[in-house]
Amino acid sequence: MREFMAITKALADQNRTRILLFLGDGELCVCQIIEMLGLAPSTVSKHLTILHQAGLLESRKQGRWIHYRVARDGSPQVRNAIEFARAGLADDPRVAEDRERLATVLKMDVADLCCRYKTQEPT
Amino acid sequence: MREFMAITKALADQNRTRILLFLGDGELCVCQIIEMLGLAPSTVSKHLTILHQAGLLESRKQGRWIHYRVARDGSPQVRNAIEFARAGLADDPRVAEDRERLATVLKMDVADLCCRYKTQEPT
DNA sequence: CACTTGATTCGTTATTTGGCGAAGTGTAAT
DNA sequence: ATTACACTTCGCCAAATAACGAATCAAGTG
Repeated sequence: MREFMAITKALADQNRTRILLFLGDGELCVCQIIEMLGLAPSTVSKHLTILHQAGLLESRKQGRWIHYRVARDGSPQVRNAIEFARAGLADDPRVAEDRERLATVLKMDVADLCCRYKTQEPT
Repeated sequence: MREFMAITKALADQNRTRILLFLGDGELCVCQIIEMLGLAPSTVSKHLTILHQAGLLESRKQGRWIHYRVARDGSPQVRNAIEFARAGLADDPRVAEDRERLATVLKMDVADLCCRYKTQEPT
């Protein structure tokens, strides 16, 4: 029950579900996820922590960067949850939008991204 | 996305998930669900409304009683969610406890239940 | 009709949650 | 070593949420 509630609570936020979906089978560093969501770094970090603690994400530290990806060796509950989210939102317009936007973000220089989230762009 | 979020938010509460599971394939009136959860009628009513609006439950009015059951003709998302919850908690001790308790509640006279939830039992 | 009664809605309260910015951590570069 | 930087933690605030009791609604019953 503990695990199930952690998972459903993790999924019960739109931004967290978006993260899970646009990660797909790839890997993104935190600054790229920040760029995708357009939220404050601290907020995104918290979301990532919640997803990670629920077992939905795994992380990899590489120098100063931390890369997140969807958990590959998750428990049955975790795997079911991921499948449930993917199936339910496969055709969602918001998710499609994120997929497109991801292509753009991936083309950006990571260094630019990381700098950008500190110095507020003038819009 | 709307529907998905409604479902995950509905599942993101332990009491609501319990309702979904101990309903099983049967039907219970609100006073029985109140007895199962041991919460105030108004609270339970709200939980039922949330589950119903998410499409997870259907209701049937019979005289003064309202019977709830798990939605049979739900959308794909709804069906997946129900399956996800059932699979994830099939072996959960809390759920097993509820299943046992349900047997007791089903043996009670419904009229007694409905009276009881107003006049706080001395235990 | 008045009365009871099962269930919901309303109003309030306490807790949780999502968001931000500032401060802290740890790692690379200078 | 000092600085820069990627990320997290902390402290705070506003909004959402779970809980309750009181009031209300709806449907039998006397």
